[in-house]
Amino acid sequence: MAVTIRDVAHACGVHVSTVSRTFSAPQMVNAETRTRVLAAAEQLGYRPNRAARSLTTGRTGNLGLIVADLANPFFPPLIKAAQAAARAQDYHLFVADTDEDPAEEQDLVLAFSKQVDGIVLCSPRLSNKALGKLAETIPFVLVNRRMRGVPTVVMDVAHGARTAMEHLAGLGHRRVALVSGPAGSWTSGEIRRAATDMPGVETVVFGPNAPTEQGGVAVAGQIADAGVTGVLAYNDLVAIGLIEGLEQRGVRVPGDVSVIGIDDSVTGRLHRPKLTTVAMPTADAGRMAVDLLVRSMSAATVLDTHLVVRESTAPPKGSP
Amino acid sequence: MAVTIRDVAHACGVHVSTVSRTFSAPQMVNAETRTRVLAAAEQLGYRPNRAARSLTTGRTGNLGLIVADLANPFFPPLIKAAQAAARAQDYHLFVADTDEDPAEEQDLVLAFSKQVDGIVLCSPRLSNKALGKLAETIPFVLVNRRMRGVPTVVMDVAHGARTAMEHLAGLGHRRVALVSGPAGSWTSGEIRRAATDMPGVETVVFGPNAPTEQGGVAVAGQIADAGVTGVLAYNDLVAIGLIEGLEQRGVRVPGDVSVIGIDDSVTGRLHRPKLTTVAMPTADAGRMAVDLLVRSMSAATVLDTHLVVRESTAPPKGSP
DNA sequence: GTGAAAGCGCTAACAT
DNA sequence: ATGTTAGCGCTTTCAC
Repeated sequence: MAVTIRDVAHACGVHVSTVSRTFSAPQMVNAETRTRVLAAAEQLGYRPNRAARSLTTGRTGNLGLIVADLANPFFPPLIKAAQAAARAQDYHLFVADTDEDPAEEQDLVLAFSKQVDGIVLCSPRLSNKALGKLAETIPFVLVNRRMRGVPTVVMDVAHGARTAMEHLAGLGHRRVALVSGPAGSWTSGEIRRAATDMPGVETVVFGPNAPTEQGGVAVAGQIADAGVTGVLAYNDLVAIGLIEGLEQRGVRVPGDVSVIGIDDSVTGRLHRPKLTTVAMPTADAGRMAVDLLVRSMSAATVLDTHLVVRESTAPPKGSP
Repeated sequence: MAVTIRDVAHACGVHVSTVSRTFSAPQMVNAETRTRVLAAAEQLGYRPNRAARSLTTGRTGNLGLIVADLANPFFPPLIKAAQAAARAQDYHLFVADTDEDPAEEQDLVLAFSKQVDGIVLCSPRLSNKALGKLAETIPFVLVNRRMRGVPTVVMDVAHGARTAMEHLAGLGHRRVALVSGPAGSWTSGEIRRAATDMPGVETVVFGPNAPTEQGGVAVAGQIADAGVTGVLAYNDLVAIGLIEGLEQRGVRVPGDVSVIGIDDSVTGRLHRPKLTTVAMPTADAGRMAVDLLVRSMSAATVLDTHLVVRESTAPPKGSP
C-alpha cells in the first residue's frame, strides 16, 4: 500500500490529525510543525488519498462531463470551455463518451456519481424518465435538452433552424429536405419543429439518422431522388457527409442542391465548398453549464446583505 | 446523504455483510436472501459507493486518459478505441485535457491517481524526471513518448517522416522546411531527427510551434520568405493552418509550395486541397495502450497451462 | 449461509 | 496548537 497519513505522523512524532490539518487547514497548525510535517511528507512521497477524503467530507473536487461522441467537432470547444471554467473554480473535469448509447450513458452517470460532485450531461439520449431518476442520485446540468426541474443550458437551435429555412426560401427554394438527427435527441426535435413550420416552403423529413458523416453519406441517395433543391442537415458532420454522397452521385453543391449544416464547427470551416451553417455558442454553453452546476451544488446561494443607514441610529448621547 | 448498505440491511432484516456479499460475491449468499436484498436495494434506490469500496479493495474500476488537446483531431480516434478497450475489460475511462500545460498535466495525474487504477498519458509534455516521479505513484502507459522502465506505445513517426521527405525529394524538392511542434514533444524530436537526416535535401527547421491551426498560420510568413519549395509540418492541423496562411499571401499549394501533414486526421481528409499526410495508427495505439495498462496493473500475468496426455497414464488395472 | 467486528485513509468535532 | 476519538460506506476475515 501507498504511504498514508499515519506514516507521516509517525515519521515526525506528531498525530494524524495534525498531518491532516497541515493539508486541509494549514493556518491552524504551528508554522514550525507544519514545516516538519511537510518535509516528512515530501520525503516519504505522501499524497493525500482523495477517495478517502471524499468519504468524510462528501466532496471530491471533481466534475464529470458526458458527451455522446467525442469525435464530433461540436464538442471539443464546449469541453475546453467547461474545463477552463472548472479549473477556475478549483475543480477537475473528467470527460466520458457514451458512443451514442443510452445504456452506456446511464452506466457512466452511475460510475461518475460517487467520484464527482456533479455532472454536465450534453445532448443526452436517455428518456426523461430515466434522467429524472438519475437526477435524484447526483446534481447535474443538462446541455441541449430541456427538462422540468433540472438546470439546463440550451442553445436556441429552433431560431437558427428558422433562419436557415428563411435563407433557403429567400434564395427561392420551395421544396426542402430536413435531414434529422438521432432518436432521443432534443435538438433534432427542435429543428424539426422549426423547419417544418415554414410558410411557403414544403419540407420533407428524412430520418432519424446517425449524427455523423456516415449518416450523411447514407441518406444521400434518398435526397438525390427526393426532388428537393435545398437541405437543412442535423449538423455539420451530416451536411458534409451528405455533400460527399451527393457529389459521388453527380449532384453538385450548391449548383444542383443547396446544403446547410448546424454547429459552425472547425470541420465545416475547413471543408470545401465552405459550409453554410448555423453557428452555436458552444463555448458559452460549456462555461455556463459548469458555472450553473457549481452554483446548484452549493447547498444555498448566499446573497449579500448590506446596512442601510437611516435615522434610527446616532452617536451615544453625551459623546463629544 | 444517499442510501447506504446499512439502510438496505435494516430494510430486510439482514446484516450489512450479507448485503455486501450480495453485490460483490452473489454466489456466497442464499438465493432467497439474495432476492430479498436485491428487491430492497432496488426499492430504496441503493447504489454501492465505489469510492468507499475502493478504500478497502484498493481497486476503482476506472482508468484515466490524459491528452494535451481534445480539440486536436488526432486524439478522438485514439480515445474512442481506448474507451472501447476499457469497456471490454469492464473499466470506465475518464478523459482529461491538459491544454498543453505541463503543470496541469502533473496536477491531473495526481488528481486521477487515487480515483483510477491506471493512466494512459498521451504525448506528455512533462520532463522525464517529472514523469519518473509520477510513475511511482500510479501505473501508467505512455503514448508517443519513449522512456526507460515505463510501458510505452509509440508510433514509428520517424519512418513516416522519412517517407514524407523521400516523397518530396522524389518530386524534385531540394530545399524543404520542417515546421516542428511544441517543446517537450517527443514526437517532434523524432520527426526533426528523421527529416534533417535526409541526403540530397536541405532541411530548414522552424519552431517550436503550437501544434494547432494557429501555429501553422503564424509561421506562414517565415515559410513564404524561406525560399523553400516543400514543407513537412508537425501535424495536419499545423499543415492546414500553414496552407491557409500561405494562400493569404498569394502562395499557392501545391503550385508554389508543397505541404505534407502528419496524422491523417478527418480534418485533413475534408480539407481542400486534400492533404498529403502521414497516416498514424491512432486507434491501434489507443487500444494497445489500454490493454498494456490493464496487463501491467495485474500483479502477475497468468498464463494458461494444459494437460499433455502421453503414455504414463491409463485406466486403473482391472476396470472394464 | 450469515453475523460480528476490524479496519481501509481520512476529517471533524471535542478535549486538553 | 495539538491530541483523542468517532465515524464516512464498504469489504473481509473469523466465528457461529
